Amino acid sequence: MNITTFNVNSIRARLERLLGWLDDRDPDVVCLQELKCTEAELPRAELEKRGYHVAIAGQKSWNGVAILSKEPITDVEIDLPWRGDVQARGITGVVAGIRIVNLYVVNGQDTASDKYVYKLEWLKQLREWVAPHVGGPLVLCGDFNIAPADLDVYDPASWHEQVLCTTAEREAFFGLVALGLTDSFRKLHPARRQFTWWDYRQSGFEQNKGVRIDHHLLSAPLLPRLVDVTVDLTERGQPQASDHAPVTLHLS
DNA sequence: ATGCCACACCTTGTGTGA
Repeated sequence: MNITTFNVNSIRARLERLLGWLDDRDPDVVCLQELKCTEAELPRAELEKRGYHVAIAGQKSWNGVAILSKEPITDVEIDLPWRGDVQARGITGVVAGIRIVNLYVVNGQDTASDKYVYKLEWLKQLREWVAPHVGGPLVLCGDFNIAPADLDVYDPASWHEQVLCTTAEREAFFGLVALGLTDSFRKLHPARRQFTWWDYRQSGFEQNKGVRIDHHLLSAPLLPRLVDVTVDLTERGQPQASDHAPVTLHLS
């Protein structure tokens, strides 16, 4: 079984690319972020035609997350990390006995912004939401907008205490890990400098100036099934690609 | 310090992203 997390940066602007990618890779489960559309605007028929069940938390213009799955999705919730959060940044469902949580964590803009305050609060609430679930098979994945360590950025000096890399954000990330979760990529590849996002500007991808911010955190019951985590650089290198690459967790 | 790029929007510049 494989589970991909993919920030598509607008599903409507990216639809032909996304459908081609689905046709090529035929993934089991795909967690999409930054749909930038409402549920009514989602091209649901194109996805269902390819055999996917679809669960979505949509919103006009911004944010928006969805889970696509070849197997049925049950126990869907969209009111996370808390009921009443007006931004559509989280969705969860159960697929083949695994609880999948798909997140689009707040970016935060810069540390002086109200958005940064909201990011830290959002992460605090997320930790409380996740805590009761870590005893079972759980995959917490998505665009975390956090580079957990200096190994996860191309130029740590220039990123020092910048948003995505601040001490508070990293503490929030490792606070999730401390619940009993594992950063699956880093466990498999402890010293590999592998990015998942590259700036569109100044040929960021061609120069491999990126950051690793898209993650799969696994609960202990799933660790024996961890096989690999792969980053789809081919997709990121295509014309009209998202600025994030798809990242795929492979489970036995 | 700014723009560099890409996206959405009751667009023709502005806000946002990371």
